[in-house]
Amino acid sequence: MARLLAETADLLEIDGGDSFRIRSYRRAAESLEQTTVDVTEAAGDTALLLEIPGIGKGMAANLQSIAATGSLPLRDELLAKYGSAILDLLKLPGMGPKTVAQLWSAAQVASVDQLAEAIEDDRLAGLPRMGAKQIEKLRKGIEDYRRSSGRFRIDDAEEAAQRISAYLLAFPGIERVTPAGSLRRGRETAGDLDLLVTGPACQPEHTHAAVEYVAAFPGIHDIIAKGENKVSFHLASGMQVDVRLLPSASYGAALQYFTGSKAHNVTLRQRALKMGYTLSEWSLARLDDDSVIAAATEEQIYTALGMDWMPPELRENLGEIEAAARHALPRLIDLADIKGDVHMHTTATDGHNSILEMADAALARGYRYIAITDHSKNLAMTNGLDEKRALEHIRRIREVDRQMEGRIRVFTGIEVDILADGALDLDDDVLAQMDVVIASVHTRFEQPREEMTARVLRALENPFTRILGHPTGRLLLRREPFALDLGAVLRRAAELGVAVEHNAAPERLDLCDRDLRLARELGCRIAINTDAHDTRHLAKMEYGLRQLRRAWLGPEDVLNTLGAQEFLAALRPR
DNA sequence: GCCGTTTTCGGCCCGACTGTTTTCAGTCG
Repeated sequence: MARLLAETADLLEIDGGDSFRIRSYRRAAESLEQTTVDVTEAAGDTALLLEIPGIGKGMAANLQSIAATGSLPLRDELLAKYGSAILDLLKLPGMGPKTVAQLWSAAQVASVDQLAEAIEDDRLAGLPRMGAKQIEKLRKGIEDYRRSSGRFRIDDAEEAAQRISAYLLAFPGIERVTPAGSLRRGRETAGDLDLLVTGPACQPEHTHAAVEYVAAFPGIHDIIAKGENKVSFHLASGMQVDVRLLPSASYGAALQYFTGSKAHNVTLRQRALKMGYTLSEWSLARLDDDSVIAAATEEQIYTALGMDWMPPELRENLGEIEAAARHALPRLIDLADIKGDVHMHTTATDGHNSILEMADAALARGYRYIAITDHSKNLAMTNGLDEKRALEHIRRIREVDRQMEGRIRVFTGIEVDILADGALDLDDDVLAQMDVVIASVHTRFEQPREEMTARVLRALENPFTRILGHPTGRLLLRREPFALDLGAVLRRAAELGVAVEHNAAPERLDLCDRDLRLARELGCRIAINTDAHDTRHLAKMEYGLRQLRRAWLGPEDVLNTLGAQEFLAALRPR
């Protein structure tokens, strides 16, 4: 539904429609992507739809039309006129709706392929605003589009940020490099990299040398733009990097601005206007006489707007601005709250370290307990444990637990497989001896949504199931999650007191932001684990914690913030 | 097409960079 509305906005823009109407279609699409309301269910209830921000009477009718027929008349009408391939043109860099409209009417171009042909046949020359440079830019844009790479995992973006920062900091007069954008907000992926650079070399009118230095970074594949205080380029990986040079006096305003999100900033600027101010990346200033109110730190800016400073993870315009104005921001979870990691593997199955090595590594991280949860027999490819080996493994884990002499507790555990009918793949009398039982679906095969939901719901009813492992299956299927009614699963898990796992590692992030917000709304307890297969993997906890903060989760929402005894008590079979 | 500490009508965020425009439109974030 969100995609249909967003496409309608694009088509309306090409068609030269009213810009505010276009904006409302776009806002509705973004709102739908973020809402935890089950929109297909709500389609029968207009009042429920109207509760979603940006959805009014007209948009509610549009949604009902989509729910009933699968299509939107306005979009169908525009597609009939322009063809669906015209939307791809908008993805080319430098290509916006005005240019698309011009190419369509003047050169009969309605797709990327047709644009490539038109360039080859030299049919674009002579069109208004279509000089040699513009045409060359389009040609390169088509090449990039055809090898386009989309979004990047947050740990890859972080690695690139560190590499570029090290280079930039070597320049005299560059004092500080701060990643902003979605990297700072802790999103699971980043579309591009925003680096904020400050120091004496970034004073207005004197940025030339620093700009040239940035543009000489050896890893640059091609430069997109280079100006007074901004350099944009691609890395060989396709990742776009935007480097902005700003004076220290504007550091706070710039950091706030470039951290975003866009929706957060728009709402913040509207608030500033109502208070008689205007907010930009340079400063918060009075509208009447341009005098600067705040600029050097984010705290000063938020304070001047009558708000508390807030962690970047919250800045998505999902109520954080109102909460900050009421001085009622939530206390968010952080690494110091986590007392144990309770999902990890050892050499007994597909891990690379021993029980003792895992325990030592966890102790070094300051944890008070861990659980060793190797695979069960159904996962033969991982050398999964059958009943006999599982019992032997328990003895070895208890031995290491004794050996640690209370410096860290090592709990016994197992990651059992949820079979197709919802049963667990180990005998109850073995499960009864485990401290921690994580039940996970490991199928690689498609299963209809109703069957998958029933399968997981049945596993939840098993009294030995205490944690539901990778509940959406993103880990196993790598790309698309299971089709299942996550709302029904989380609701039942909350009722039964079964915790739902969030895999912390960037390559495994299991529940997306919206899933986590839904879990919080339903009162479902989360267990955050790294699912470590070696000792180094334990360090990935911080990535997943940022996801939890994005969903406004505090220590009380998370199972493994409990002390060892309370944790064990919470894990006992029902 | 949405929305309301200014409002049910009249608003709707802000600035940098590019290319070709002799004064600015289009695109982007």
